[in-house]
Amino acid sequence: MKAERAHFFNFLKEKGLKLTQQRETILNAFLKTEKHVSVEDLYNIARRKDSTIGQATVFRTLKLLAEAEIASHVDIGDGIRRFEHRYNHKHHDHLICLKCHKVIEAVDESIEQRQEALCKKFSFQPVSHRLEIFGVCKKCSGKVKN
Amino acid sequence: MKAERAHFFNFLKEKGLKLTQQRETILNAFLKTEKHVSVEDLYNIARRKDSTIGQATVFRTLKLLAEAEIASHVDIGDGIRRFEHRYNHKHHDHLICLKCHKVIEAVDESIEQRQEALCKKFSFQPVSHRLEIFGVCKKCSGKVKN
DNA sequence: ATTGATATTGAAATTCAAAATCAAATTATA
DNA sequence: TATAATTTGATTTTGAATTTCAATATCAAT
Ligand SMILES: [Mn+2]
Ligand SMILES: [Mn+2]
Ligand SMILES: [Zn+2]
Ligand SMILES: [Zn+2]
Repeated sequence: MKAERAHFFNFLKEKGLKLTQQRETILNAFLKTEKHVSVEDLYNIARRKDSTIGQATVFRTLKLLAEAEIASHVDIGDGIRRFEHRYNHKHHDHLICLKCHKVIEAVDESIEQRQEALCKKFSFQPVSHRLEIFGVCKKCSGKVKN
Repeated sequence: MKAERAHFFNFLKEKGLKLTQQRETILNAFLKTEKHVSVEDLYNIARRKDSTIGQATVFRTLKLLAEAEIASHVDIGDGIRRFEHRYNHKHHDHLICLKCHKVIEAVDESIEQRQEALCKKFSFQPVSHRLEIFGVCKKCSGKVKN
């Protein structure tokens, strides 16, 4: 969490941008949570530290964090853009429960390797990818009803 | 294309819905294209057959086609919902060119199998999944500039 | 073929997250 | 501190997705 902060402060300086109280508050709030947060989620969290903070600033700061490669987008399939930690976090796929909306993070190296091979087959240069598996989690499938 | 039509007509009857000229026009337009079409795309295509057709009807019919499992959603990553053929079409993943927006359809059986294994590891019952790889296609990577 | 209950239609309005606007406030550097 | 540049938050705007509703079409039963 220290490294991310230093990285962001440096990113701002290099871009000729300013380090503001709001940006620091929002960064801290983001780093403190391990969830996949929407702009609104993070807005509500950050507001607890500084009630005068605006949604627009959270929106813009999250965008900056993505540019700085501290955050990245996640699409859980509900049409709302969410963000997760990226700095020093490995790539992973998501298993998303359709009932309780829990998100399991997982990686399978051989899936990753096979994707590389698949791209090669089409002379396609991969830049990024996303794999989301929708289904029912252990807890929810154990329930009798619903 | 004949089977899909029969299937849709049957779907409508079973649901107590009506077969209208608009629905037939829109279904035909959808079946005729092999592209990943947005509501607006299909609206523009269908309008050539019947200029009085409305966007809302295209939207609603596409929704019905998805329910009838004739169409399914595709997310190319540009925030616009698209649809593709589903009836008698196997599952596949997408390689999406960031430069020319070409979409390559591909499947790797061992990726699919590994996904199953990954789910098992978490006692997760998969219902559906999507894998999108973003990158640069052969044609675009061959170009000197841009 | 006519009826009539019910579903459907298209134009327009609404929703809602994402993005843009802008005057006032804050920051960085000298 | 003075200055120029950036940032802020309230507000507005955008645009795709979805809903509304009065007029129209469908279809099973006459
Ligand atoms: Mn994640
Ligand atoms: Mn496809
Ligand atoms: Zn669950
Ligand atoms: Zn290309």
